[in-house]
Amino acid sequence: MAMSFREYKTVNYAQVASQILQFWDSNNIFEESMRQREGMPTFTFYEGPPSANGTPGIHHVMGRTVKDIFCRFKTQKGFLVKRKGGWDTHGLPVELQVEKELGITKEDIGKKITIEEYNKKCREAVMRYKAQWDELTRIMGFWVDLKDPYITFEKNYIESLWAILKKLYDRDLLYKGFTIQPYSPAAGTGLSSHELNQPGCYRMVKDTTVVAQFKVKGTLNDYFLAWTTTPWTLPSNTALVVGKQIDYAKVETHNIYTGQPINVILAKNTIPSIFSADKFIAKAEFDEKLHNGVKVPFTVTETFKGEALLGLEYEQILPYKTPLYAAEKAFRVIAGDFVTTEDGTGIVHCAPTFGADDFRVAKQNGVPPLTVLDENGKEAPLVDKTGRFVQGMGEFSGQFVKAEYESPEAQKNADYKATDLLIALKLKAENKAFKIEKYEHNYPHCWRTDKPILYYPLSSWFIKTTSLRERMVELNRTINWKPASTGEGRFGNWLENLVDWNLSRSRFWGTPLPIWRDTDDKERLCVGSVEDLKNKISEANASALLNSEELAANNQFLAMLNTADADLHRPYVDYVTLVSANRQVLKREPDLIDVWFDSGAMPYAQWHYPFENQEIFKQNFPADFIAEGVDQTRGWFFTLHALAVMLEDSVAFKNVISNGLVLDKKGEKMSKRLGNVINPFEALAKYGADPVRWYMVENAPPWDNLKFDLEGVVEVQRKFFGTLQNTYAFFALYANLDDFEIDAKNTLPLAQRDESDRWVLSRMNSLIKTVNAAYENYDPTRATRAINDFLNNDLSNWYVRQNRKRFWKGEFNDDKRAAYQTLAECLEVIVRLAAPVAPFYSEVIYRDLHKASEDSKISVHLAPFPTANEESIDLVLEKRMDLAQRISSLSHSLRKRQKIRVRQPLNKMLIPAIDEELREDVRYVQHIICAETNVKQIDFIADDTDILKKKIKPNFKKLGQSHGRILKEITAAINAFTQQDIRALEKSKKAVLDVAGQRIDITDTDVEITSADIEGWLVAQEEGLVVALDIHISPELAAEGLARDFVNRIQKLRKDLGYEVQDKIQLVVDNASHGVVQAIEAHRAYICAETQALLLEFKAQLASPTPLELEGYEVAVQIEKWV
RNA sequence: GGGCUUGUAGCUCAGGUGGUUAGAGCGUUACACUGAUAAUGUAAAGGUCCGUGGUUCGAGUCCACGCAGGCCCA
Repeated sequence: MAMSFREYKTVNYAQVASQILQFWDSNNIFEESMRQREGMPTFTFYEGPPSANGTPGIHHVMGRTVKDIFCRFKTQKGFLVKRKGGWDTHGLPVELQVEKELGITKEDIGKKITIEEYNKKCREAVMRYKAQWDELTRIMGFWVDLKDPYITFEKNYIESLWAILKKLYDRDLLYKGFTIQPYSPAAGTGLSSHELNQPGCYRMVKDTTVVAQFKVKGTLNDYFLAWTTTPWTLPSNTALVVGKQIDYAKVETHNIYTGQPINVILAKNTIPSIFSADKFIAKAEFDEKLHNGVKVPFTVTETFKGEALLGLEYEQILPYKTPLYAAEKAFRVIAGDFVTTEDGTGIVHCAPTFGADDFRVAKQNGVPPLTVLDENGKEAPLVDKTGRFVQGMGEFSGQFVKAEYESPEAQKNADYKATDLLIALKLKAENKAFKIEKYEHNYPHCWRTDKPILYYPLSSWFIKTTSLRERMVELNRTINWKPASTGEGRFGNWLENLVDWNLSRSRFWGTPLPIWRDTDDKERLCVGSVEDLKNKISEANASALLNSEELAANNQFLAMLNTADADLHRPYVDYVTLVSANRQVLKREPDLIDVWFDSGAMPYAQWHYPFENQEIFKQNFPADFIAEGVDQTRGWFFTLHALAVMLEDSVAFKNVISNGLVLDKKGEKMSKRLGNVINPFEALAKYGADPVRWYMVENAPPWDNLKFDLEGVVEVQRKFFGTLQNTYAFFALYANLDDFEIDAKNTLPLAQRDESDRWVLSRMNSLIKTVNAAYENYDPTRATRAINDFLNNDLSNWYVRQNRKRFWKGEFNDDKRAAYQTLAECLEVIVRLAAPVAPFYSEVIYRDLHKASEDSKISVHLAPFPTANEESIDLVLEKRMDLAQRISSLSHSLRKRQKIRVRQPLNKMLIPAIDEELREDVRYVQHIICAETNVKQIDFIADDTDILKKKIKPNFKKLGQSHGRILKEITAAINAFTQQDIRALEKSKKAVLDVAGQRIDITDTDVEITSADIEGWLVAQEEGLVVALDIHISPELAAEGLARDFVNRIQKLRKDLGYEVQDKIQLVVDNASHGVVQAIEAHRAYICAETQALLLEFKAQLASPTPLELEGYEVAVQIEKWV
């Protein structure tokens, strides 16, 4: 006997997944899927490396599902898809985590703990959760090579980075500059713009703001007004900036705090907001009695363009320090293009050491910054790197400039006042504060310490990305972005406004910048490989310029390089001393490089290119596909693109999905604070990977934010997977009874299958086209929705329901075989289409359909993606079946209205046949309609019968084009048509309307005529389709209905008694009810056939009666198994 | 403040190029079906298509200005 199709009642999706995982593992299916495609064209996917120093979240399941889908799809399509995993290992998060655990700060490194120890800790911490990540990756079914991943801290990886840096250096794309950068004193580090892009960095904060008065030199009481949200920068002020073309005014008023008379200068437009109505009133409206002591009068005495102010000098506002150089150029009015009158006063306070714009405009105008010499004799700003004012700043010496940098205890002290406030109060007392206010604004915060950042002068290395901006923009246009708007808008705009890439980080755990320089920073040298470094060390050692310590250190480093533990990180690389061509001793630049460079260079470094794997690199560059969160737009997406354009003059990826956020079901961000975080392991364990994956993809396109609701996963489980399971189980049940075998050689040709077979196969082939196109277009949501629609609507709810009897009734003949084959074919296609999204359960069904033994390597993931057979697509048939469905639905709704149960047969249905085509279409599917609606026959009524009432509607599209202006009137005229008018129009194909005295000729194509009603009949109609039902129930029909009810009850009894499908029975019915007896007698044969009763008899007394209730009749039966 | 994006039924979402009755699933209610039964079907209720203007004979759809949410950037 042939092996059976596996049958099972319930499915535990999580359990199924773990069984399949085991199957994959023990049979190396993943490896096999690549091995079988060796030599085929490659489809390249780049894995954006996650950082394993934290635990993965549910959004990682989302991102990785998207990645997995297209890799699996392309594998099915016959491509060789290598997927090298990777780990991002450097960067601030790791450092901060380690510092937190050790209870140290950046300042302690090198003091309480050596860099060596510190980096060792980082190296340990960074892979701490790798096991969890691997496990999540495994159980969610993401196929990626975790055995041989790239790891950014490895020597070979770093060496590739050095090679790239050297290449850029040699092309003059790497330069050292000095800029104002976001700097986090709490973290002791500069922050890249990528880091400031971290979600949540910009936050609304309330700061003390001051409109400060800068006294114009040589005047009695004239002041410039400038607004600042950072009063702590006022001691560093060296200039005021105005817009040349902006209108300014001089206003006569009093200082509201000191009452002193003053003249202030500010932009005209800003007067209403600066002289706010709560404190000020125009002098003309000033009423001594009313306003004295309440409001201060003001009056404009002069107006002029900003240009007139240029060069004017003013008195330094907080003269703690004077500029180190060019002091005579300081404290004057200069022009800047960034000045607006949107807020503030139209005069911008300029502190060159603490603002990027300030720095630039001061430099352009020769205005010096306010700097001092630090303890090392180096030029430094008035605030040190810990965020404190330097010494010699009077009462502010050593004060933190932001309250947040203070210890929590100090901040809580009742007497504690923030520096901003203290400065405001000082200015107030000195008649230098025009207005002090709390102001709420968005201010960037350090993404890890949560404390506000400072804009601070730092020297650093830059990549001259701006020099290739045009090319980057150009190449970006060739990338297929999903969604397109991210590529054009967010990414495109970013490229248009590109600034140079700040590469330096003053940290410890990261890729060291391979640049050495002499103490004067005049001679530099960039190392491009380990070999290069070794050679240069040897040269240095031979130069006789190094002292014994340096020599020893060099030799120690060389020795280390030759061991298995060779490490290019700090501090070892810092010990290396080189010598320049001009015989200058060189020390390494202490900077590390931005971690985004690490990940952006992965296309090269993951293969240790250019040192190894040249061929593999060529085959896998650029990527065909990448996918990451939309937050990576200016992170990984950018660094990949920038490096590819600079190094290869190419895009780095051809297709990219930037997926959205995973929010909670209310649309709020998941956060530990809100307690709405979904644990991915729990979700996968409870619901199974497939339902979770399917839900995430089907519910919303990946690039939209997903409102993740576990209820939705349950729905998917029931709706999609449940239906799939039921449909398969139905098939397996009967196929096993008939020993049906799926045999490709023995497939019945289409012509030998019936309409419903051909219909569902037509739909199935259309589905293949739709799904294939959706995947090819990187739109998995469309694909899943289409598969689900087909499975539920076409296959399960229509095909299977319609054809149930073919599966269990009668001989195992060709018709039955056709039904089995058709259903099996549909199931197989569904799982092959669904496999990329639901890799586990598709595998189960696929293997069950193929009766795969446990250790056979039969896998849906090794099977090719289905191809549509155009010849099977029969749109006429699809149209006809659609008609059958609509007619059935209308018929059901009529029964419903009349409360006639479907089991009650009815004699006939009446359908107006507007044309022969409709008549033919209905005739073709009438047996289906009759079976579905339990109606014996369908009659047509002629189109010209009087009892057929018609409806007429203007063809708006057509009439709108020809008579747009009077369409309203025409509509009214057409709506007023009588039945006679409609008939006349149908007959002559034209009509004349009288609209507003105008004669309008219309033809039958200008209107749509549909039947609406049949006089004397109960009708239902929709979209011009009308169905009438003969609801007269004759005694014969009633008896038939009763017989069917009887069968129904017996079947239920059989089931309740636990009889097998094929069991035969004998039936005894009590003869008390004449009506029932008559009905049963009349349909004896039918009843016996349906219930498989070999005996049916009537008796007055039953030994063990079971009472039944039948449409108002009480009847008792006795049922027994026939033995 | 700027860029991008979203707003359609209680919830999640569909709605080529503008055409007069705006759809689906879930949920709710009612009914039915019953050899797929821990399954299934039918129907009903449920909408100022975010608002206001505009273009048009006609706007969920096009335009402008707002409002609200999201992401990113200043």
